[in-house]
Amino acid sequence: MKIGELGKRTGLSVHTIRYYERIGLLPPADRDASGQRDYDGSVLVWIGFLERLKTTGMPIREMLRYAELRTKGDHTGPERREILEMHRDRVRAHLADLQASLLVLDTKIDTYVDLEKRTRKHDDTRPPSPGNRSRAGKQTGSRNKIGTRAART
Amino acid sequence: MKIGELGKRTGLSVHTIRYYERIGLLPPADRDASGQRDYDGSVLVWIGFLERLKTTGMPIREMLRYAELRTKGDHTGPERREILEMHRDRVRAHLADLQASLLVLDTKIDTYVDLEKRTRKHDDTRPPSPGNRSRAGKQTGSRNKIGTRAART
DNA sequence: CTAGGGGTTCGAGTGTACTCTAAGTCAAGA
DNA sequence: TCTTGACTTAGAGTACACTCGAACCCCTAG
Repeated sequence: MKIGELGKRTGLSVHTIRYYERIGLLPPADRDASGQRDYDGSVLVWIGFLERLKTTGMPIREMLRYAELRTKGDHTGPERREILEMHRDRVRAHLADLQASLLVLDTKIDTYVDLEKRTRKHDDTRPPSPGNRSRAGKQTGSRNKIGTRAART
Repeated sequence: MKIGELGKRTGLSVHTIRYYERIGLLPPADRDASGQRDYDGSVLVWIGFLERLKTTGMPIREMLRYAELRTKGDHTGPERREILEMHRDRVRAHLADLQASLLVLDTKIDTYVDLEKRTRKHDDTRPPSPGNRSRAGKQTGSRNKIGTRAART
């Protein structure tokens, strides 16, 4: 597989792929007769894993450390596991943070919805809410009852 | 409250606070007799909300849009609600992504753990795992049974 | 044989969100 | 009075993760 093909399959630009190789995130690619990079399928798995690490917010420096250990062989397993465990804990914390923030958002949105309802009550000549075409449908009424009263920030 | 005090209370540096004011995230602060910024408590609520938006990954440009609407008065409520709803949907999607990635991490960690177990079986002179002092304790055995077999990336 | 579409390298440029420096003003305590 | 420390501004610098440009090489189809 040439670099362009790999780019298409992974969604990375060829620039990014070469950049990853340059900094050491990807192992130096095999070359074909004319010196061009020639990838085999296994790199797809590795890139997929890197993308997981990226979406979970691992900085490149830490991915590099992991990649470096990987090339050093099986005996680095325990240290790699440690990196992943530390990262997992961070991800779990961030997840909890996001969930809490989601509640805040829901509550605030409900405040706005209530406000609009009340406004329409005092002015029923107004058409049934221009901004209310249910967007992506799901869980529109999701008020996670906790306080329901958001501070008027 | 002076800017230094506000910094201490919010965890923002005074640089950052002035930066936020400069770009419009914070309303122009009231000034005391000698022209220094003098905040009242309400700004704490607003900054708290901004921090929620930030942890959930809202870019500053969008926060700016929201802040701008806020200063324009109550009639901008519906548009503010729309911004928050769109953002909420993105956060929900990101959350799902994180959760999936967490499973991958757990699975991979388990692979390493299994590997180490097997290694110790073949070499029981080795002390009971140097990297195994249970870090922060919680959920150490959390294998989210799905495949249990991670690809050897 | 030539145009097009790949490939190569090195190094510079971009966007985001701060983060800090420089040079100065001002108020209160020793 | 002098020092200390907090404040002011404009603007430069930083870290991260790409992203692109320039200048070049090489293979294949028309």
